[in-house]
Amino acid sequence: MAEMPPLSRRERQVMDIIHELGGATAVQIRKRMSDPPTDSAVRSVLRILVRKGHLAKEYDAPRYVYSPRIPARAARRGAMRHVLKTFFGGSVEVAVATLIALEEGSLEEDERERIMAMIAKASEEGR
Amino acid sequence: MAEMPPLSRRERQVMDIIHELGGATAVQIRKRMSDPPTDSAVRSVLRILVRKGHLAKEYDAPRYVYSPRIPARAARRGAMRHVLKTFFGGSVEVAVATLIALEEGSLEEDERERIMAMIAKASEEGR
DNA sequence: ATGAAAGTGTTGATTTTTCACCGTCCAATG
DNA sequence: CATTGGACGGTGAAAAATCAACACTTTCAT
Repeated sequence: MAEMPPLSRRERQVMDIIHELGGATAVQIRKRMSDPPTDSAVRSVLRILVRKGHLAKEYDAPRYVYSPRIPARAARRGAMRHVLKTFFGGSVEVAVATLIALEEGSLEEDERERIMAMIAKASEEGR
Repeated sequence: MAEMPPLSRRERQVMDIIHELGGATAVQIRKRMSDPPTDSAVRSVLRILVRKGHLAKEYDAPRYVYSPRIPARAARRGAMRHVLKTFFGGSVEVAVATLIALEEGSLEEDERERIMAMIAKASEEGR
């Protein structure tokens, strides 16, 4: 289950786009790329990612839809764990601060409340 | 100032290690690698990263110390912004939830309080 | 049913990346 | 001094990644 060899540049770029969309077709992916190579080039990467086991290919409508083999929840956790370790020295506090500061300007009132509630709840369970 | 071409695999691996440590020597970096290539190979990557402008080289003691050209604060924000967009659809709420859940079970009581306070303060300022 | 349009996969060539060999420099040791 | 060992970087070759051309198939509108 280990995804041993880290992804190459293009591979990562494509995976990111797919993660962002949840699932996507070759054309959709290509459109999202800032420096789009040929259509066939994109497909080559896609094929490689499928072979490596990172993507699942499903014949939806009249085309294939590629989606992450790893459930979104796990992918999110993994990604977050990585930046937490790499850029925040493991400090959840600083990480949360940065996250909140990202919300250009203000944090919606209700969102703020939900977050507070969530934290309160989390700390309860953890004891 | 744009760091146009994304980093290659090794380059990213090295950058991550340096970010994690704040700054490091070639030997330190190599030790942290799971699949360490030759010492000179590491130096090659380092040299490339310096040339590309990602790293600064400073002759500390009897050796060179490499450190990120981009201030930690900016790097953190950038990294967080990226995962927020890619894996969380921009939802700060879900991101914070994941972050907190990472702290397996225990979130220190005082840390919890500081986070709560921080959020409260942030939402005040944003209005 | 026919042609155009869209989707796909293969192949092989080009470009990038990755890496180790090797020579230099310097500092500490004997 | 001479020697040894660590740190360093240049170079070119091997390996991997990237990509476009091409050929084939499917879909769809006419």
